[in-house]
Amino acid sequence: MDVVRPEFLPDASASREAMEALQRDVAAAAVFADEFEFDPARVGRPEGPLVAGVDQAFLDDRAVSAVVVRRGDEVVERAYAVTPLEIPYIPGLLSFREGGPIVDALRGLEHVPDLVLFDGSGRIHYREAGLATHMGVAFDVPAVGVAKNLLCGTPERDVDDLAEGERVPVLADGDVTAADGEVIGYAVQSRQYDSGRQSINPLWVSPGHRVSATTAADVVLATTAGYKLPEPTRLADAYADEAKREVESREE
DNA sequence: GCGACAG
DNA sequence: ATCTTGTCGC
Repeated sequence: MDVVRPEFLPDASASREAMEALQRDVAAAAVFADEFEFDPARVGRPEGPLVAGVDQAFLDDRAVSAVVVRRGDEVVERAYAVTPLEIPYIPGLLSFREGGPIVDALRGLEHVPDLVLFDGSGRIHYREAGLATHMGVAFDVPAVGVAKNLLCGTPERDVDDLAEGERVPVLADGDVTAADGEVIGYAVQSRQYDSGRQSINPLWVSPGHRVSATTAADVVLATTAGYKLPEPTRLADAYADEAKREVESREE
């Protein structure tokens, strides 16, 4: 797949101010509403849309970015890229650390995904421009952010012990540029123990680009298969680890 | 100044 | 994210 908006590609050598300014431009170009051709009801189904998962593993000063493209439960294509990391992890600026490696893994992908799931936030971000939003806008592809922890925003209610399949809106607050009370994402309980006192934490799902918050939560649940993480993300996670070990053994 | 903070 | 075996609980 190709980069459609190169002017939005993250530049890790930019100043913090320039990075934040670019994020504001990315957020302004982002569409937090359903704007795609495929039938969302067919996500995860045999003849449904191509859904890709992206995740990273790390090797000292390098990132291994892996992508797995699926149609139904079939893996159609896989790809990965190894890139030197240029900056440390800074909350709110994740796309400048991992965006380059991810772009390398995504560009050149033979199949153009109908939807891409990223490990991190989308609109749940101080400037509404998390990793999923940044990448989604650069490639102009429908994108969803799937995070294991909440970066900012406020859950509408308590999210402890939600039942499997349940969701709770995440509202914009003073830390987010969106208007207070705006639904910027959802806590999504993709998996839960049926009984007992142990509880699984929800995923924090938010629209990246060309997807509404509701649809973002829907597709995550539609692609979840017995594990907490949606299948495309889970497979990309495993593939990133596999690629990492491969690179390690190749260099020893 | 203190606290909060995706991966 | 990552360093890491067994272990307790689903």
